[in-house]
Amino acid sequence: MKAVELAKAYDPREFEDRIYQSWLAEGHFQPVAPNGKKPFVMVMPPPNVTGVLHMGHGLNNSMPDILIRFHRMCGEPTLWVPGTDHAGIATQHVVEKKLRAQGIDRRELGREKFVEETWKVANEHHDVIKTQLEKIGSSCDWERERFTLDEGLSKAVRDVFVTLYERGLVYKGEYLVNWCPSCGTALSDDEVEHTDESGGMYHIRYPVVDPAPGCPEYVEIATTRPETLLGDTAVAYHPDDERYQNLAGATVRLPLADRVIPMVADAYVDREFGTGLVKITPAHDPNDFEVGRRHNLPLVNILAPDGTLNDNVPEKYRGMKARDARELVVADLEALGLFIRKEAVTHAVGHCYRCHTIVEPYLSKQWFVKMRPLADKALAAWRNGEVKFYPQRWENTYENWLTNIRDWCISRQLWWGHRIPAWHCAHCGKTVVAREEPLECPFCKSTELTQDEDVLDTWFSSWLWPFSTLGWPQETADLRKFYPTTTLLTGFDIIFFWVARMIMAGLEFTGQVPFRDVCMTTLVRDKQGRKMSKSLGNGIDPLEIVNEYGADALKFTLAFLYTSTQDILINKDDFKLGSKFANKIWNASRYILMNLEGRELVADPSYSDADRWIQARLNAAAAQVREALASYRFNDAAGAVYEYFWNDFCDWYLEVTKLSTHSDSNAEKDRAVTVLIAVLAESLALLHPFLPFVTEEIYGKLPGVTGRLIAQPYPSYDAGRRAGDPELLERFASLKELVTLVRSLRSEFGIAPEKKLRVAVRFDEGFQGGAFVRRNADHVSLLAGASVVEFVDAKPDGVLALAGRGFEAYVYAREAVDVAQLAARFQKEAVKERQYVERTAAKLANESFVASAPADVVQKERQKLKDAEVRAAKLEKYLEDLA
RNA sequence: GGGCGCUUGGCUCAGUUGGUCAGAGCGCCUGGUUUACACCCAGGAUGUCGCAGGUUCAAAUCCUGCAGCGCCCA
Repeated sequence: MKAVELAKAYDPREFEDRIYQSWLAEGHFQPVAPNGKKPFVMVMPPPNVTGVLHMGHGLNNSMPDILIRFHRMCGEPTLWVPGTDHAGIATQHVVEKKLRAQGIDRRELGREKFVEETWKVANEHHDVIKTQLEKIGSSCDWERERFTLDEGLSKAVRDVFVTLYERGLVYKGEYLVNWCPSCGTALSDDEVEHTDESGGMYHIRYPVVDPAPGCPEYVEIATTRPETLLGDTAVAYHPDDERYQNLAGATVRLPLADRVIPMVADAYVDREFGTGLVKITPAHDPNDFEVGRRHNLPLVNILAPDGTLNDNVPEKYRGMKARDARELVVADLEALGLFIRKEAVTHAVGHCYRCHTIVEPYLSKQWFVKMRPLADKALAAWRNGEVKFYPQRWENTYENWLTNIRDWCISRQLWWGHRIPAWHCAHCGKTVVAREEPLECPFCKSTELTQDEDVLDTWFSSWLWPFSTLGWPQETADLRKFYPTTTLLTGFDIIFFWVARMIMAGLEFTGQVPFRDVCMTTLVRDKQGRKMSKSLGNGIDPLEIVNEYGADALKFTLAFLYTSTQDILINKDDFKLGSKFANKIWNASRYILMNLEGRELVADPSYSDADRWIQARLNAAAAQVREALASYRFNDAAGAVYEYFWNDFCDWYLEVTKLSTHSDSNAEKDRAVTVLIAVLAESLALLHPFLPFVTEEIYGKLPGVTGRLIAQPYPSYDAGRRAGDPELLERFASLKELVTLVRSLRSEFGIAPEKKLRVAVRFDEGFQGGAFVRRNADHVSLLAGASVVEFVDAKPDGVLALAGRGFEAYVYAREAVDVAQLAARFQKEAVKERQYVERTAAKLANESFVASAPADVVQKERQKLKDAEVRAAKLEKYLEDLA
């Protein structure tokens, strides 16, 4: 046959898109029909439909792709469900910004038009995201793609809201929530990021009204937010604090606001902190809110939704941002002689996780999910082992969060999202919660119903993702076949937002955990350990890597560098690792295909020792991959295939087969090439999950293969020809050692490669590998650059001796080396070996070691001692000979 | 304040259940136009596995304390 020509250099741009499209067209991303094997199913963490994929997405889509491809090749019905989420706050931001650039305010536009506009942006941008996911090679089933605002998913959201309402797990109430003045919406507790900032602890004096005898004229309080005193409704002390018993029943005059407020005793107060007196602002501090409830204190809300002070404060402060009012308040207190001092302190300040504006505790009416009952189920399921985390330590975090869970504020004052299915009756004032829009009020039959203005938190739709994407609440075939899913892989930073909530929702609505395994990935950072961000400009765009190095390089590099404990620190150049590996695969294949010229494949080739050895190595590598992927150790899996292909297949096997491919015998050439092609095909299959494109491209050029690589079986243990023979591996290791000994000698003494060396070998008494080495002496000659390899029973005269395990090599090159230098080397090695002998002998002389250590360990030590003694003796003998 | 994690060759990190596991990639040094690959080949150097104790016949690996760094939750 003719040689198959591959381009001289690996160029992923030439084939990646083409191959992706062909896989897609042939339907390989869709699950095969039920075949008795347990399906392998994952759902993709939906990226923000208007976002841009960053390296975190690169990681969290590349690793699943490895799993998916691996399981697909294992013959399991395999499904990876892709999709995007509507990202309420973020998307609304994007669109508002866009409109503002055109001088349009969203309120002018009106809700309906605004939502229309947002759909347009989302639809356009969706195509960008989808293309990006394709470019990085995600083999997900696009026919099952979902969007959180799809009709089906919206129905699921509505169903869940109403069901929870019916079960008493959704309620509306006026509480303190986290309010982002910039986004103009409430946030859940998890959406607030706390950072330590330097601020002030302000000490302020409140005059006591008509102090009783023995009572102080002022009380001193300390606060980090002095401006909130305008909303104070009490001052509290600890009921057991002896210093303040005389203040029981007293009142104080609130400065500036000029209101009289009571002193209250509450155990919440920390006596050690400050003066032991705390101002109570129930409408602006969560702890104070609780104190206020206990003492029936009024709530004075001093903030408007935009974060400015409202009409509940004296006129001069109205309209000011709370933060700006701080200085003025302090100045005014100072003028009244009521300001004592300010101390510098560091305190945690909450920021909006989307826009980083300082979040204000804000009193408003919101919808909440009662989490305790849901969390208890999720804890129980975890305790029963129904869901497992990798690495397991994340289970601590999971448990801790669920144990201390608080109710979830799910309403958002936005326009983009699932509108809350609640209607308010203008006539009777009641609220109707329903799956379908009611035509009239069920309580008073009025038709004056208006739907709640608010939308639901985006996470309220994504917590249903594993089953809503499969058709729930309908009993679809997909749901029956593929739910619960198998594995969830995502970043640890959304363990609360998403992972724990999905488990809760799964249990509550389907009665099952939505996935068996949770693989938590770490963050991708730059080499300085900084989070990649737009503002720092240190982000690496995965698409840029794909353009430069290819999707295979992206995927393989990330897998190879994957760690489950520490963040992955990476820079652009690191992706050369994967690119170099892909290039290596390309060129090795190119070489094999070149050798097809004039050859015929033979039907049932016999196998040489080297053939059987590489098959044993392939078998071992496949076993390593299986084992590593079972516990999501992607780095180990990638390392196993890397080592196999580069160090075994290329460095040794391909070199050894040159003896056959350059042979005079056409029959031997045909045989060797036939085996080479077969081993290459299996090697490509082994590599495919990690570098799908380049392997598929090459596979398509191999003679005698059928189908697409993506659909080939993953290499597995074959009891026949590659019986994972440990002896075979050991024998070949001896051959390698012999070759390496000679090569080292050459290198150390600058013996030119073209100078062929006469080499003799003597086997030690009892060495098992003699026959193998003897049989493959030609390989030794080829690899070590020997003119001849002889086998002798005793050391010849005038040779250099090299100590191998179980054998000695003799090189006729005494004149080529500096004897003193060689002696120095032997000396060093001999000393080291002798020390090892002594250490090991001492260990074995220790009775308690021999008595307590397992028999096989002792046995191994004895063998090691014996080997080391032999080697030491050899080296010492060489020294004598050289002297 | 509570919890979790990290500290291993110049850099970034592996090291599953304690018994050659002291490793990888990159970087570095020496030598190579062996017609697959210089995105390469051959050879080589570099680590008291943060510090101090302890358990054990045996510890990078388990325990305790300390130091430094990071994250999460209050």
